[in-house]
Amino acid sequence: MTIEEQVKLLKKGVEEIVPEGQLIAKLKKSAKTGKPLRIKYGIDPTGSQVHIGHLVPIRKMRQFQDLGHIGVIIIGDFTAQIGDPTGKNETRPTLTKEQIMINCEKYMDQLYTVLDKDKTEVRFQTEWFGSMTMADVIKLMGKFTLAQFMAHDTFRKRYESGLPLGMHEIMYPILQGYDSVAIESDIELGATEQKFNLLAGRDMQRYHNQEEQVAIMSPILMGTDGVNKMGKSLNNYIAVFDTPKDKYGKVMSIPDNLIINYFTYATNLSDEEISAVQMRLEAGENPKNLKQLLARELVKIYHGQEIAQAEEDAFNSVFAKGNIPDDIEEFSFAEDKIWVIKLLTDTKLCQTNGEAKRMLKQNAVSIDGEKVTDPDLEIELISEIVVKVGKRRFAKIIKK
RNA sequence: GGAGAGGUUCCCGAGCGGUCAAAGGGAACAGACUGUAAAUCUGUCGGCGAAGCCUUCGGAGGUUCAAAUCCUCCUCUCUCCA
Repeated sequence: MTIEEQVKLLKKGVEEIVPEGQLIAKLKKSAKTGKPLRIKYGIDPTGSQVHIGHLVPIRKMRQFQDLGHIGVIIIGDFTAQIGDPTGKNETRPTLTKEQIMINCEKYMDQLYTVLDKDKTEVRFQTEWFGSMTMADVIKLMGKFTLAQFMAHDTFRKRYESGLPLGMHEIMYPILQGYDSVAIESDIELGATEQKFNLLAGRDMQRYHNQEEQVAIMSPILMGTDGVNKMGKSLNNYIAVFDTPKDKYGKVMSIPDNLIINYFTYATNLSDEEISAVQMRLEAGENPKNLKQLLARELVKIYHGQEIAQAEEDAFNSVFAKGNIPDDIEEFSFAEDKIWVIKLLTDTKLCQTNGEAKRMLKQNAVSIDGEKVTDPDLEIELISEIVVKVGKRRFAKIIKK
């Protein structure tokens, strides 16, 4: 692949490259010397669930790996104790080291669904921060001024609106910046909201007489609600470890205006294929069709073509035709009769008796296709019945 | 160190002795309409099999027949002054 082709590929789905010229120079240099570039991406092992929003830059890293470069994953075991203030309007609770280690292992398992393990280096911040002295830390802090931090929206807004802003939080960019020095990063990947942190890396490298890294920023993937960025706290994410069924279903529930966005950042479709989708949308085709295509593509990446197709068939069967899914959870009971409310809570279809009653009252419960509304009803358990709550909660009850 | 303002149910935010399981909004859930989309309309939104009861308003005590509301101490946050 020529350098021009490489640049075109690497620019795809990227929001901003700072500075772009330097990326080209680095690629050229690497091609000439045969020395692979070191591509940095830092993770914050505060949770163990990786969602497809995290994977936008990770997928970019994979492209670099396919071009022969090295991906370096930094486990932010120090920064995790701070909690990334970026984009947050509140402080985060700190984590114990034990918790971080557990999270980290699970995390990497998920990243390897995308990354090339042989070209991935995993590094812990402890390696370089663990042995630093206070004098070293003060020296690092001295490289920045408070004004620089206050120029940063995140800090300024927090400060101006009277929210607590911990002193340790301003260490976050400093630490992340120094990571780049420690691993001699050529390129750092991250979401656009990371800009400040990524640029801090360039500053740090310059202070340490190192060639500055190039910052490649990916857009922030919207959550399935279409309003907020994808994140765990809002429960609007599609996780790597979600079942294919959940992935398919979650894609189908995104707002229409997100379709192109997801195609661009979460699938492997080429620009040409995406334009084709765009044209079909503009031509007035039912967006549902394109969304199904999207759902299929996305599931395919993680589970393969066959499963993707199977999920689509199941989806159509259940939601378009109103059939009962064939893989619903089964429960067996020994009793001859059971009170509806108890049935609903025992099967976890409802969390509490109150919720069960509410569902009955709201016409949301059906047994073998018949609506049930009477909260005093006793169900006779003869053979096998299927209970449905709302549109998507099912359980099969078997007489023991 | 001094002065002031605060911590309310998932979130924001009213309440300032009983009529408070606690207004309003958001989120969420359910129903109608659909394409498991959006928008809209309707309803629900602490727990317990009902009447009734139990737990909740930063924490611990106290006053009172009665406390989210009053008092004491503690704790956390914000603002202003050193």
